[in-house]
Amino acid sequence: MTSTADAARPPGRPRSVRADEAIVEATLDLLAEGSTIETISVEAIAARAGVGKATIYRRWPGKDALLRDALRRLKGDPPQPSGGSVREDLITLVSAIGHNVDPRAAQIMPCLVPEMKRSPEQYAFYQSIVEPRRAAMREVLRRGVREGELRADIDIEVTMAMLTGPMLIQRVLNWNPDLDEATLPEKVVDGVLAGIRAR
Amino acid sequence: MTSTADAARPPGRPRSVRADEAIVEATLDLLAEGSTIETISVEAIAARAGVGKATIYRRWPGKDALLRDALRRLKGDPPQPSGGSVREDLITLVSAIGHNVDPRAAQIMPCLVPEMKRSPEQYAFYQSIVEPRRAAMREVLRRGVREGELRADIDIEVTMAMLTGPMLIQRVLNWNPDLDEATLPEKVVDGVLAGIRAR
DNA sequence: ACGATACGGAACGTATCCGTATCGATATGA
DNA sequence: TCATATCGATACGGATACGTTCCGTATCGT
Repeated sequence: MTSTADAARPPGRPRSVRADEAIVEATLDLLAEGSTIETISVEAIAARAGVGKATIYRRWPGKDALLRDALRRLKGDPPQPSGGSVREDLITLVSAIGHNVDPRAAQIMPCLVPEMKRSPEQYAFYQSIVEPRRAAMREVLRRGVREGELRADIDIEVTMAMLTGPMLIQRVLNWNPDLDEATLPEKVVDGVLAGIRAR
Repeated sequence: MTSTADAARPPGRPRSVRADEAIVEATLDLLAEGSTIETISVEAIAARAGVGKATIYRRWPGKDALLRDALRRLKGDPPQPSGGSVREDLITLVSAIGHNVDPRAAQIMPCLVPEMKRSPEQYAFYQSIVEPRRAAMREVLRRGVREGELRADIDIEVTMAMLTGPMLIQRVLNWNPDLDEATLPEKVVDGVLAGIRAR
């Protein structure tokens, strides 16, 4: 028993960690540059990574498995609200929408939209990214209600959609070319807080 | 002069109107069933339409032109607000978001999202569909301000995003599985009208 | 040093698609 | 009747991608 646990290291040359990294990075780069999940090719990935195709097929059984693993890398931690006023926390959370840690995510996420519609796994993947962020926002809203800063009769889930939707369609769909993304979070939060009805 | 205008009918067998229709319908069907713009094939379209490939190439110079024409069919007229109260009109408009005349549009539109990000033509196509609907909502909001039902200091464009965003992310992205799409329009409109701040 | 395994690179066979060409059959006008 | 152009079907060449399999080389444990 020379090794800790049963990590019997197999003989021969160990697999290059550098190749592992390069393959995944190349995949994400290509996706961010405009390839879609269906048009991206293993050959392009290999070429971009400076790696032989065989090296890829030694690690993954096929393109789908590789893409699944690569996309999993994009999942960052949900942002932590500072815990100041409810308004400040909401602005923090809303600003983070579609503004991921990995800048490539902003380009890649829209590519997953069509996929989601038909693949339950892709939808589950999407939800696994979105849910933690929803949870953070939900907590801030509940705190606001608890401390009396927000009304008690609001629908939390609908309110989250009201805060998230505008940012998401603007950042993902470029919905309205005339909107300024930089100031949108603050305007949306204040808009939702105040309402638009005359009084 | 036997013909009205200069419609000199060419000799030979006239083109089948039935084939015209079948080709476009087959294209939209395939897109709605999961094909993306890039993976759909002329051969699949021809097979589905019960048509020879040559029949397609006799009408369109290539796949792109066919897709453009087919997608243009999905563009319905923007909904006409009834002209009642601002609240009622907004609910009408918000309910119509992502709720197109052709039910296939709901499946097809998300497919265009990735395309939009890189193709200026696709983005222009998307805007040509969205802008009339935005214009209708803008008009309702301006009317509300004019008639004193809405505050005069609201940002019209941001308000439109607040009304549109929640419906769009729910209908297109299935953003939150717990939200009820049927009642969402009314809740969003009332939420935006009233605001959530305690007072 | 030696065996074992990985490496990058290249080629291969299969499959699919595009756009074009060709076929016999069919429908229209002269 | 006859020329003409379309019909659906099929085949083709060129291109691309997949997944596999071979090189010759590099790097590990023993």
